[in-house]
Amino acid sequence: MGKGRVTVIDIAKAAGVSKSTVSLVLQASPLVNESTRTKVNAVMRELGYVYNRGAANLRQANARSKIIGIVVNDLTNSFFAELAVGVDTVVQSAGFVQFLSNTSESIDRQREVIASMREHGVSGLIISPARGTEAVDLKPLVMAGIPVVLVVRNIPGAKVSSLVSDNHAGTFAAVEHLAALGHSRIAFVGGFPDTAVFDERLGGYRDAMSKTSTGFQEELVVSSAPSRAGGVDALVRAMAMPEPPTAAVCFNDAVAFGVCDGLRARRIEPGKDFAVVGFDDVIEAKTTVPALTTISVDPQGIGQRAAQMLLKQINAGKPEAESAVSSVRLIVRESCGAAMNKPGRKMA
Amino acid sequence: MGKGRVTVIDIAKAAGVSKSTVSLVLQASPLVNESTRTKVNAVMRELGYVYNRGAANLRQANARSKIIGIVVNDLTNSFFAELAVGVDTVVQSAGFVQFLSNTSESIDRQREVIASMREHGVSGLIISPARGTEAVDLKPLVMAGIPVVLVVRNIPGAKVSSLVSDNHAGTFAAVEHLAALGHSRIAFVGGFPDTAVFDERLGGYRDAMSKTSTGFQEELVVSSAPSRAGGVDALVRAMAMPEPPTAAVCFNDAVAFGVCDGLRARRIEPGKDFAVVGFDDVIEAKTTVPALTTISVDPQGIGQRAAQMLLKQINAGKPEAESAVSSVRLIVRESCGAAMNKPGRKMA
DNA sequence: TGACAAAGTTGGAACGTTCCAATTATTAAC
DNA sequence: GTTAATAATTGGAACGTTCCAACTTTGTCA
Repeated sequence: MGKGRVTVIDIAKAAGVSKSTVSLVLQASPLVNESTRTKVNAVMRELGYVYNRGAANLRQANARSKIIGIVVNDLTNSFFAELAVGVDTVVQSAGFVQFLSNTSESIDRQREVIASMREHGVSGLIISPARGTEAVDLKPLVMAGIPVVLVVRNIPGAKVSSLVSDNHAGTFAAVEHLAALGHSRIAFVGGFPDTAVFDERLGGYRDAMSKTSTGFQEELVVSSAPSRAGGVDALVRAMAMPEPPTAAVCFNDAVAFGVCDGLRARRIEPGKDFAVVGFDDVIEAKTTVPALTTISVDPQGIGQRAAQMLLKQINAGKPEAESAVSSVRLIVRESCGAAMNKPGRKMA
Repeated sequence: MGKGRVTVIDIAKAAGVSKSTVSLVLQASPLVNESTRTKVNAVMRELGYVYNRGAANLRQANARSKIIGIVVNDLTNSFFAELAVGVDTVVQSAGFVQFLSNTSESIDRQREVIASMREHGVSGLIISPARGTEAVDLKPLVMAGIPVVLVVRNIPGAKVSSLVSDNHAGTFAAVEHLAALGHSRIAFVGGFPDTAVFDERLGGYRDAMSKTSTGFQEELVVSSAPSRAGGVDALVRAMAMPEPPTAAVCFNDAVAFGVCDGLRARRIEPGKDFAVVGFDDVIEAKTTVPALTTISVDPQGIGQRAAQMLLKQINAGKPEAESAVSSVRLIVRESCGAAMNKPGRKMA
C-alpha cells in the first residue's frame, strides 16, 4: 500500500472493464450503463483512487485546468483577505480551486508568481496589481489568451477586464453628507498622490466641494501614507492651518483611524467636535469607538463579482474584456456626528 | 500566435538540437555545453516558452510537484492571513508555490479542499484544521505518504507533525503580570470551552491563579464566541457579578478588543480603570488605542517555521512526524495599565 | 595507430489521462 | 430473419515532459 499510485488502469482491471470506460465514469458521462458505473465507483473507493489532474489536462490542451489564480498586493491588509474569501466562495462552488499568492507590493515577486501560475496552467487570474505594474507586464497573459480580471487598481492600456469601486461617487457622497451637516471646511486627508485610486477619490471630493458655497480649495488637500500612522501625521499638518478644518474625508479607513487617534491626542473628540469619514468599511469600522462613518465597498462582494466575471470569460471561448464599477454606499455611523441620539453616548 | 502551446520540441527544432538536450537545459544540468545552453535559452525567450509542470511531474512519479497546500479555518481572521504570508515567504524562496484555501470552519469544505489539493499532486500540506476535525480525516493523507504539518490546533492521535503555540505559558505569564500590578479579581474571558486551545489557555490561567492569595475561582471564567462581538457579550456578564473583576485575560485579541468596546460603553477606561490582556498579538494590537497588552505568538513566524518543518519532511524521504511548541512572550503595552508614564495620556 | 575515456548529445519509452473511431451487444422495425 | 438503429464498450494514439541507454565526437595516452 502507498507504493505505486493507483491509476485508471488498475481500476479497469479490478472492475473487469476497459480504461476508457473508467474514464467515462470519471467524467460522469451518460453513455455508461448504470450498473457498470456503480461497480466502477465501488472499486475506486475500495482501492483509494486519486484523480490525476496533471495527466488529464495534459491531454485536453484546449480546456485548461480547474485552477484559478489570485494574486494580491498585501494579504496582511484585511481588505484583501476578505476579497480572497469572496473569490473563494464562488470559485469553489464552480468546481475550481484557488491558488493564492501575495506580492507584498513587489513587482519582481509578482512576475515570479504569475509565471509560476502559468506553469501550473491556471484557467484565469484575478489580480490586484502591485504598485507600479504596467500594461506591458500583463501582455504575455493576454497574448496567451488567459482571462484576467484586475481588481481594486486598474491599469490603463491593459486589454483585460477590471472591477474597481466607484471611488468618485464615494467621496462625492461623503462631502455632500458633511455639507448637509453644516460643515464648510472639509479636508481631504491621506493617500499617495501618484495613484489612480487617489486621483479618483480626490476627484469626487473636488467635484462635490465645487458645488458648495465655499468651493474647492487646494490647501484642504493633505496627502500622506495610506496608513494609520499616515493619518496621524496628516492631521497634525491639517490642524496647523490658520483656519483648520472641522471635518475630514479620509483616503481610507486606516487613515481615518489615524485621524481619530490624532484628534484624541489633542483632546478633540471625533464624532463630536470634529467629523471623520473613512473609505472601505473594513471589518473593524463598525465595532470601533466611535463607530466609523465610511464608504462601504464590501470586499467580499467585490471578490465574488470578480470571480463571476472571470468564470464568464473562461466559459466563453474568447476572453472579452469588460470594465465594471462596483457601486459604493455611505454608511452613517458615529464618527461624523450625525447619530447624536445614540444611547450610551452623550453629545453636547 | 497564441495558437498551439510552444513545447520543448518546438524549441529543439528551432535551436537545432534534440528535445532531450532542451530538457537538460531546463533542469540546469551540468552535462550540456555552455554554448548550446545559451542558444537554447535564447530561443526559449524568443518563442515565449512556458514550462508545463503538469507534464513534467507526470513523468517523475517519485518527486512530486512543487506545490504546497495550506488550508486555514478562517482567512478573515488576520491571524491566519499573516500565517499564510509567513508560509509564503519561505515556500516561495524554496521554489514552491502556495495553494491556499479557506474552510470557514466547515469540515465538509475541508474534505473537498484537501481532496482537490491531492488531485493536483501537492507535495505537502499545512493545515489549521476546522473545528471538529478528527484523526481519521487525516488518515488518507498519511497513508499516501503526504507530509502534513498541523498548526494552531493539534489533533490527538493523528500521526502527523504539529506546531502549536505555548498556550499554557502565555496565559500563565499574563496572570502573573496582572497579579504583580496588584489585581486579584482577574477574569478569564472568551473562547469556546470544547476546544483544545481553550483548555490549554484556561489551564495556564488556572495554574497561575492557584498560586495567588485568592486562588482559582470557577465563576471568574466567562466563555463566549472567540470574536469581538463575543468579547462585548462576555464583559456584560462579567460585570454583572456581585463582585466584578478588575482585570481580564482574554482568549484572543479579538475578544480583548470586544472587552475594550464593552468597557467604554459603560464609561470605564481600559488600561486605566480596568486591565485587559489579549492573546495572539495581531497587527492592530500595537496601533489601537489603548495599545493592547497581549501574548505575542508571531503568526508570520509560526507560518515560516511550519513551512520549514514541512520542507524538511518533503526533502527527507520518510515523513517523520515531529511535534513542536512555539514559544510566546508577553508584550506589555497600555491596556493593562502598566505603562502609566506614557506621554499624551494622563492617568489617575 | 589503436584503445580508451570523457564530454556532449540523442531517440525512444514511459507517466496517467482523454479523445476518436471502431467494435460488439441489444433492441426495434419491417 | 434480416437490417437498421441505438446503447455500451473498447483499443490505440496523443498530450509535453523526463529518464535511460546508446551513440558520436573529441582528446589523451601508450
